[in-house]
Amino acid sequence: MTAGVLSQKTRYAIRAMQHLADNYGQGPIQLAQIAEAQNIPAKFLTTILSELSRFGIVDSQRGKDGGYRLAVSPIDITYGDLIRLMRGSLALVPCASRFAHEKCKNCLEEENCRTRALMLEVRDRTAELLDGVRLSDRIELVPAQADSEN
Amino acid sequence: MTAGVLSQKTRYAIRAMQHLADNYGQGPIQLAQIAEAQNIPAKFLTTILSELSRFGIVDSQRGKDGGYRLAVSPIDITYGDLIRLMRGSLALVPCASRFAHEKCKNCLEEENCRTRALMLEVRDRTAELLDGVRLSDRIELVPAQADSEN
DNA sequence: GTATTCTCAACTTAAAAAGTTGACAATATC
DNA sequence: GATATTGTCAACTTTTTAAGTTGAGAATAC
Repeated sequence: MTAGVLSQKTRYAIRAMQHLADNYGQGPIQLAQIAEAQNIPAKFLTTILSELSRFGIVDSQRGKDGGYRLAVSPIDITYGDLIRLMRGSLALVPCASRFAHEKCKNCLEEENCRTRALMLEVRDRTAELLDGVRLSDRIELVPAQADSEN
Repeated sequence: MTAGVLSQKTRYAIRAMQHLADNYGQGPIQLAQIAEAQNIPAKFLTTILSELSRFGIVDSQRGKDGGYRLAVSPIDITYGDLIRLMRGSLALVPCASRFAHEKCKNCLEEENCRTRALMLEVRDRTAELLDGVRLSDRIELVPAQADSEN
């Protein structure tokens, strides 16, 4: 099994947010509904949505006919935002993070770390891409180009 | 603590390979030497180098004055190769991997997964970058541009 | 006041990562 | 051919992180 960089939790969060985005402006959506539609364990989704709600990116309402809705327009939420929110950084290594910069364990001096220089580059390009796509975007599905390389 | 996508082991592997690259053509380098110079726990490095050796990217020699050396010229090894070798894929999610493609757990159908489309894009750009830099390259260290965003 | 729906800290379980142990195999040297 | 040196490798332990559950509570609606 290949690791996968985005945790299950982050992936759930993204799908939940997409769901809310798709129903933006239509009153609160209940957790159970999202869980079912998005195939997410309901109890776990509880943790995730509460977190998103604490972050202020989602509004919640309790009681009958309560639920969740985006606190901001889906046009103002990028995938980069979501991933940073959930995993703290877009970087491949701690020392290459901008917001959550941290020395890598057991590393040599950052100044002349070749890997770091490269990873900063990767982070920037990734950010550029992920910050350019919004929750409101219908992402164009590439025409399944022969899944050949990489 | 922020996760960091590349495992400690992968980072060690990269540094070990850089070390070998820097000493390419100068006879075998001993494990203990690499461990010390690169600040890697020696016993753990054992595991890593054996693995790299089994992959055929490194040659080993036992006995007195033995050690390790690159099996290929550092110009023929990219960072992409190394990362793929150590972690199986460059992708952020399992379903966006080319070589190690795998369905994401608890996902919806891949065909209309918006996240997937985006992640394929990210993977491609990352690969482009990581496959463009070689172990032989002296990576130009960016002039520490005010570590502001991201 | 009762039913509904979100909240949240504490907990459990499961899995992966990190690192160690120790017996062994190849090579070199004397 | 014995000894010292250096890599090999599977099995194991420990640590950390991820994933998911529990259950008591708080807000709201009717």
